[in-house]
This record gives sequence, C-alpha cells and structure tokens, in this order.
Amino acid sequence: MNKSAMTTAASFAFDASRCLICSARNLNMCGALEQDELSKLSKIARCESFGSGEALFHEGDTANTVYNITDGAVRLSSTLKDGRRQVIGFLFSGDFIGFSDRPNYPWTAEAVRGAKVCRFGRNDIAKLGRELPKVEHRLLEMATSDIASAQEHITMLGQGSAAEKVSSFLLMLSRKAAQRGGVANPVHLPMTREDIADYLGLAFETVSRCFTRLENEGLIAIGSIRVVRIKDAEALADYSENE
Amino acid sequence: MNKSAMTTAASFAFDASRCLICSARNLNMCGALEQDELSKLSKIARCESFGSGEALFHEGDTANTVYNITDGAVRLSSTLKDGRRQVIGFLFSGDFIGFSDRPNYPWTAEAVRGAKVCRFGRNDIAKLGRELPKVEHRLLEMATSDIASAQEHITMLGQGSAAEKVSSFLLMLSRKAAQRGGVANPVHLPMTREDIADYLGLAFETVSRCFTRLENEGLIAIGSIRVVRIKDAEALADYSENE
DNA sequence: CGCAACATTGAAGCTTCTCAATTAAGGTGG
DNA sequence: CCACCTTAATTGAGAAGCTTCAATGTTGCG
Repeated sequence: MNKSAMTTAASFAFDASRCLICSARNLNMCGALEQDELSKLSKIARCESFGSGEALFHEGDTANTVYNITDGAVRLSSTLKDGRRQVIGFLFSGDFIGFSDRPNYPWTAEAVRGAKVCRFGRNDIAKLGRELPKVEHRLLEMATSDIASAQEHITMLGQGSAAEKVSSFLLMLSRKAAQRGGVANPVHLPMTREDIADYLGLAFETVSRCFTRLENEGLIAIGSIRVVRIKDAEALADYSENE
Repeated sequence: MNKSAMTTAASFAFDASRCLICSARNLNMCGALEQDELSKLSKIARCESFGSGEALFHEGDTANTVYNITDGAVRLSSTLKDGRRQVIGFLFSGDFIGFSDRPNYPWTAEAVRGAKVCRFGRNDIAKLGRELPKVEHRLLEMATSDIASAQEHITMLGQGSAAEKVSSFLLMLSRKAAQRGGVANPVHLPMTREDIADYLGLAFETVSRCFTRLENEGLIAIGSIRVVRIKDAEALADYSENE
C-alpha cells in the first residue's frame, strides 16, 4: 500500500518457543521436539520485522518462503481485477503463512501496524519435513486448523447479517487473543474499519454503523477507535448466530 | 434430511486408484506408493454406498471416521441454531472428507443423488501416517488444496454480486469435472437450486433468477434443470470477476 | 396418473451500498 | 509541543440489489 515504506528487515534472536512448530497456541509439540531437532529448525529460520502497512510479499510473487508470525498482526488479502479486495484473514503471533499448492502466492501479506516473523525457505521446510516426521505432522495440524478457520469465515459470510458479522468478528478476535495468552476482553483492533469491512464482505460505512448500533444497544463500549470492551458477551454471541 | 432413508452400506472391491492418496486429481503419488504400502491402505479401508440425500454422518457426531469419495457427490453443511444452513462445499470423486481438529464433526455430510466412498478409521489413518511418511505428506497436500478451495469460496462470498457468484459456481463445477476426468462443458448439477443458494449465501429464488438472466444474455443454455451448457465461457469468466 | 418436491416468476419491502458532508485521529515538521 | 495536514471514522439521505411472500409451472417418483 505504502510504496515508500522501507523494508525494515532486521535479524533478531531466534526464539524457538515462538516459531513454527512451537506456536503459543499449541505448546505440546515443544516438549516433543528434541534439542537437536530444534537446532535444525533454528538453522533454517531467519527473523524479520515489518513496519505498519509493509508487505511481506505480494500476490503473484514466487512463493519460495513461508512465515511464522512471532509478534503483531498480518493481513492476508486478494485483490480482484476491478480493485475490490477480499481480506482472507488476520493472522497473529503463532500463526503460519504459506499453505498454498501453487508456485506463486495467491494473496498479499501485509503487516497491520507492525509485525515480527520467522521466515523459512519453502524447500528447507519441505526437506526438514521429510527428515523429521514430527514437523510434517505439525504442519498438517496447522493446515487443519486453517481449514476450520476458513470454514467459520465462510459461514459468517454466507449466513450473517451485517450486525451478526461484526458481532462474530469481535468475539473471534477476543477468543484468538485469549488463545495466544493475551487479554480477551478489552478487544484490541489493530486493523482499520475498511480492513474489517473487506474481511466481512461489507462496506466500511456499514461496519461503522454496526459498531455504533452495538454500542447503543449496550452490548459493547467503544473506548477508543481501536479498543472495544465487550459488555454483554452472551447477547453478542446470540447476535452472532441468530439476530 | 430423509430420516427414513435406509443406510444402504455395501462392501465393494477396493480400488486403490480411487482411494485416499490416489485421487483421480493427483495421480503422482500412485506411482510413488509401493505395492505393500497400497496393501496396508486397503486393509484399513471399507467401501460403502449412500443413496440420494442419505447422511454419511451428522454435525456433532463423534468424528472417528474419515472418507474418500470414489463416485458421486457429497454436500458438506453446517446448520445454525435458527435453522439457516451454510453449504461449506460440494465434494466429488477423489475428494477427502475429515480434516478437522475437533472430536466431533463440525458439519453434516450428505450424499447428493447418491455417492460411493471409502471409509477409514481416524486412528488407523493416523497410525498409517506415522508408519508411512508419504501418507502424511499426501494428507498435507490434500489439506492445502482444501485451504485453497475455501479461500476461493470466501472471496466469492465476500465480493461477488448474485450473478457473479452463480457464474463462478458454474465455472468451478466445470473445472472440477474436467479435473477428475469428466466433461467440462455441459455442466451437470447434481444439487438443487436451494443447495446452490446455501453454498453461495443467496435466496434460492435469486439463484433461479440468475440462471434465467444468464440464459437470456446468451452466456448459458439450460438444457434441463440439472444440465447447463456454457455458451460463452469468456463472458462468464468476466462476469465472475467484474460485473 | 397423481402427488410432493423442486423451480420459476412477480411484486413489495428491507437491508446494505453509494455518494456526500462532517468529525476525529494520527503523524510530521516547524 | 503544537499546528497542520492527511488519513480514518462517523453520520445522513437516496438508490440499488437481494430477500420475502405468494402464486404458478415443472419434474420425477411411487
């Protein structure tokens, strides 16, 4: 988006507890991986940092790198010929980027207000997967989790009214924050209303109106633009599946 | 749906060329698998046949079986509390059912006008995956392919107008039929208009109107209710990404 | 042949989108 | 640190598209 943004790539210490098969969400594999396996992993990892709005890669680029997010948030999106944009997902610490069967990335990945990642060569990971079945198995687990997320997204897009979509979105962000060890309730929204709109298949004005409406109905309190406090989680959950 | 439908489960010969890691779409693994590996696979497979509308399993059932479709079509759907239904996908010969990280199925799988499948115990497949890295690898490939399909579905739901959605749907069915070795052009639609509507997040009347409109505009010809001939694939493709 | 499920078509209503104006927030340079 | 400027967010009014309700036509199965 911001073409003049410099690539602030910088090496920093490899933190196995945050990389690939050791995501914060699924610590079980950490104990299972032996020390020499972890060191093999760290040898092929390269850590980088991206500034706000900066792209990890663009749609169509040769897909020879995969990523594991260690901090911040990343927005995955596809752009149609006429300029419309679909946000495929928001990824956070512990999430993996790179499940694709095509030689070129089918989406653009951009840091939302900054992100830190571990990058791996695709060939390196493939090779490591052949050497260490545990790595391949962990990749399958993460792909399966991605499928579940995508299917929830599908149901939200297909069956939800605008208010239902926004409610579901807030609850999802809250749940994800808790899963990675953060606070669940004052929900932090690193993305813009337009990002949310493109994720939910709505106009950004509609998203804004829904926030206002949910606040007027007493279900949420909008502290600042980027911080929403859930006042009535139950009512919000009802909203997100019934209206 | 039809509770009185009898389970017409029946054993038939194990056809490795149609099962699991040897889907019609991805024959490369077939050569890679050794004969004794194939025999291990066949030992844990059980083939079954389902009649029109019959359920392979329901949402919430204990998920101890996975499936590979060998013939026909299967509809995967989730139902919301208030009865609305989202069709997550239509699966055909060669497709795999069962990528889920939860102990219970998050969707219902039903045969659309009949289907044949190979079923595998989840534990058996997991065990085989540990023994044969190739199997685990093939599972990862199939999961990756599922992710790509889900993401296309997301973009269609989020950004498409009704006509775009229907156009994309027809082209997708055509492409999928070609991929599994069938005819691409007179597209065969085993599912009802309501099934399509629940897949596309539309009312079934809207789907019907879109078919009529596309026919009036000369892009398709509706031979019978379940057979659509694509007359102008290029215009249809333009529709599906621009409108 | 007749019934039930599926599909088409029409008209009215409602949700969401688009266009437009205003307000708030964030970042930069003086 | 403040003023300014740019970007993001809110709010309103009108238009468009989709849904709903209702009636009719079609298909396929017992």
